[in-house]
Amino acid sequence: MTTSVRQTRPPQPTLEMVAEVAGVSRATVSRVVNGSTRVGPEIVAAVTTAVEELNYVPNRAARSLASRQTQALALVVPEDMTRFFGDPYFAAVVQGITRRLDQSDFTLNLLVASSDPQHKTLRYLRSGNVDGALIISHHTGDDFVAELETTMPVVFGGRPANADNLEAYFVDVDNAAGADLGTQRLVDLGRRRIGTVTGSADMPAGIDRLTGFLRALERAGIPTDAVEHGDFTVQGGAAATRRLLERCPDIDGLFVASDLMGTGALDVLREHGRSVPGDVAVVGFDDSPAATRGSVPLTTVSQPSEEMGFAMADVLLRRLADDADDDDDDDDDDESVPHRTIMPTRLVLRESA
Amino acid sequence: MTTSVRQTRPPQPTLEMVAEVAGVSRATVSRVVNGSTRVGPEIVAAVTTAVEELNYVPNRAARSLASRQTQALALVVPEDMTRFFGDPYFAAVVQGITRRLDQSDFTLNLLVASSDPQHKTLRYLRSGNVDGALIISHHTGDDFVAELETTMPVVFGGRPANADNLEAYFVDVDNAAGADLGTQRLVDLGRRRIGTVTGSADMPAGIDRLTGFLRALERAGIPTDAVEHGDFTVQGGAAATRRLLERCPDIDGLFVASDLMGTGALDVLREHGRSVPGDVAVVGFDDSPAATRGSVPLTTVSQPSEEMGFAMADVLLRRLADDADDDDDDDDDDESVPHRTIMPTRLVLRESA
DNA sequence: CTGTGCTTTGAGAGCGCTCTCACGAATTGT
DNA sequence: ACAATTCGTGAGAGCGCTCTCAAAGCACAG
Repeated sequence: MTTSVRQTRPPQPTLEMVAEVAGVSRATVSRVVNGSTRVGPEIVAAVTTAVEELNYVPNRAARSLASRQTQALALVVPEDMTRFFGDPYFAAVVQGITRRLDQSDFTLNLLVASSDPQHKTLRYLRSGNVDGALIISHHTGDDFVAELETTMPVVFGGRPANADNLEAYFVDVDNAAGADLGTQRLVDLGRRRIGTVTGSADMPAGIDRLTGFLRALERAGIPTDAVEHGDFTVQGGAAATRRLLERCPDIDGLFVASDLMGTGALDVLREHGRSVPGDVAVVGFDDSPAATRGSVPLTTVSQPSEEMGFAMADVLLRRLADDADDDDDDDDDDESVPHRTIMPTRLVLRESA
Repeated sequence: MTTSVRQTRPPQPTLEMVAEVAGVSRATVSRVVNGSTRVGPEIVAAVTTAVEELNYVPNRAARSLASRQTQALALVVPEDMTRFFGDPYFAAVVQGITRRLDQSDFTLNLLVASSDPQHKTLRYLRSGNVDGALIISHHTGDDFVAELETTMPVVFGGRPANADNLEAYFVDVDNAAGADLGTQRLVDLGRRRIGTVTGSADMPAGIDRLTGFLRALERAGIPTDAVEHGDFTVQGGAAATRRLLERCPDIDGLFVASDLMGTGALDVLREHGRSVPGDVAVVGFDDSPAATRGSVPLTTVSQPSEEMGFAMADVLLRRLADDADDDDDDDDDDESVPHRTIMPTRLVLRESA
């Protein structure tokens, strides 16, 4: 019985100790632990027994120092904590990433880089804590990204804002096709006076969705003047809808670039005495929980957030694997990992259109 | 202009390189980088210049190997991803932890240990990735905790399930007192047929809140049979409320062990045509954003989730600091870090009761 | 019996850092 | 004045692991 207040924790077993117990060399234990095939079966057995007996777990720091890799990835989210936790989109993406990572032995480090001075995040990443980074919800102002890219492989979720960056790897949803799809639904419904509330004009997702909307209308030979800009918030969506209704009181179809804005639009429509989908059919985008929270369940363009997360992790892992192979033969071998991965969208029919 | 497909990343500068540029020894650079005061001012300047010139960032793995500590903590959440992201409680706790950590130079590793074989998580922790662990939402079945505690300092958020563990450090809210407070509100309102939807029976928070509820009812001389078990989810709360209504259609007061379940209860109550607080007064627990999201703003027992996170990190950091000091003088110095930290609750009056 | 080629194993050199120790210089006491 | 102490600095030994390289073992051909 120890009366000492603070019991010293037993030191973790080391490779050396395992080697001694198994009666082999350190190198051999390392081979067994790392699953090398070129080791005699009875030696494998002896080592395995020793490992279990000592309850040995390799030390990450040592391994990482020697092998110059960490088996860890970072997910960087330049967003504040509240926003991050509040948005189901992030939950889905993280879920997808971990699903992919569970198949490997990489681990994930979540970096919600909110208010905190981003230099701290950058420092963390640069100190060799991870082999690569995943970046989502990246805003135009986030310049630390450029520096990060010189340090390690990076994969974006969503097309990066600076268009000049053709070297960037990213996974995105086909926003234009999705918007086209959603708009086409309105056309198919026989609507002929169709407007849109766009997303932020300075974000790729906002721009691309407008592009898709215009494409669908032009194809149908419908005038494309009923466009009002929103900003991906409920309030912004409501205001844009109000302006639209004033300018084009006769609209009978409305494509809103996000479900969140869609709920704002729904409120304004009802406030103006328009029935949905009777007077005005409405299509949203995202298929977020917000879609079903409003007065009328929104028909919406669904994007595969979970799959996006999975794909992001997959692309990064493949880049990492490629880098590892290309030790000697660095000639023009065929590019195996695509720079851009575009995910499909699909229409989810509910009541609003 | 390089046509090579894959540009090799420049190697990170090392201490050695900085030493050479500054014209001093490796040891001295280390001293400057780690802020030792016992270095001549002009040497500090020379080193600082060299560090900036080379854009040097210390390598974590090497530092951690040599110093035998990582400057990182883990937050272990034995819960699935959906649950974790869905509950604002976790967001608040994480926020509190990071607020404390921002004052130190520790970093946080989030381990949402859901479905994933917990051995992977345990392995990760045991491979020396972190100096200590924070555990929240810990269920009775989670036995890996015992093993973890032999490896590193652990601090719990919420009283740990196994009561025999008197050595455990934890931060908890006074759940029983809070539940008592909330239930008393219903009594004060003149309600005489009061029921409850409990939390998970395998979690101390669930148990303690039930205890407080029962205590308040017994004190008021009210029967304590209207108890239904929930599981801290919206669906579970709704189901429990439905059962309760069926069994005791005459209840006029309801204490729900979490706001999330409270919103579920509110829905069911409305669906059964009961007005709140008219027919049934409802009191929740947590004071989470969910409290104001339902049809009726919930009167609720507020617990300082963010403060709890802060306190947890604080306790762990202090334990770590203590361990570091106790190299030589290990005599019976007074216990500076308390094993248990109990935070107060308070009642927040809104419309539901 | 020697030579060739293959496979299995061990020895040992780092990976980038911290930390102890020793040494010379500067400071103080007597 | 010289011994004693302090202070700033560098040398060097690891931390626990990986990985290259060479040695040892073995098979088979000549």
